[in-house]
Amino acid sequence: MTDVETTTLGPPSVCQEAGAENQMVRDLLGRIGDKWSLMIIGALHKGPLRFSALQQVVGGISQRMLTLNLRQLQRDGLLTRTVYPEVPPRVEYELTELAHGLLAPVLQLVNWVADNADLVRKHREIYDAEQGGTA
Amino acid sequence: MTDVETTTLGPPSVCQEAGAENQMVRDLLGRIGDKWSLMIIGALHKGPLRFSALQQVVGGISQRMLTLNLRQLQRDGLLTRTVYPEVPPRVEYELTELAHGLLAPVLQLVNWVADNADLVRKHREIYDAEQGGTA
DNA sequence: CTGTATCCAAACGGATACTG
DNA sequence: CAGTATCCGTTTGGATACAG
Repeated sequence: MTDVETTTLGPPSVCQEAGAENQMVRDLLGRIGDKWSLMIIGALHKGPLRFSALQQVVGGISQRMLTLNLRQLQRDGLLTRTVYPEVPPRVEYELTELAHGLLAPVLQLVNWVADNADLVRKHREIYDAEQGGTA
Repeated sequence: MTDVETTTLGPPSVCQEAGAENQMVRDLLGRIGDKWSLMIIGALHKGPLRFSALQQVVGGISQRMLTLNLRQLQRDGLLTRTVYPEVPPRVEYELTELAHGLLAPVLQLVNWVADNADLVRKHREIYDAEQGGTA
């Protein structure tokens, strides 16, 4: 057991305020916290990638969803879209400075999930077993 | 400039494996990265909260969604549900040890969103304006 | 207070076909 | 290559009513 008071996160941003400000936060969290958005941001952490490469790295995302998500992120100012006027069209996506502040937590989150996926799977089995045969 | 074409991700955990393992990661990311899950975890960072309190702190979530999300998180082993056999039923939810590793990135993420919500809103306005009047 | 169950509309999201 | 448009099944999620 440790502290039950102030934690390591100083900013009073996550307090129990429930105003219009919080509405925006909820909305944004729904967009950025989105499954695909997290993976896209994670995939671009090293540098720019083109459309097809992005689709491969993310894995399992349809063309449609990738396009839609990229547009949203671009609109939110989190990534730039650069079109190279070449014969075979080439488009590269890159994180903006704004997105870089987001990079650390997102990467940690993705890594945590990757590291603990198996453990979570175990917990699910236990939970499901308890619901079915015990209790 | 180094080679950046169709390369894979560097980090140990976010490999390019497109197998069942990565499928699980995507799935989990979709659940934990969920709008409500992030807010619930963020809301519980200080300590246990009961159902109604949780609903207030999160704000804007329906009873149904709160219940469903709590069950999911419980199933994943991220929080515990304690029922106090009192006359007016009281149920408290608390993060597990497992969830604590998730706490840092989630809190950072939520705080980033809260801090930059306004900036993102501005980017959206700019983007929308460009689509309508320029190009 | 803390849920569960049902109804139902809206959004999500894949598959496919087509374009520049 | 990098999209856009459409169809259409699946899922999400609020509202409401009811129960322990």
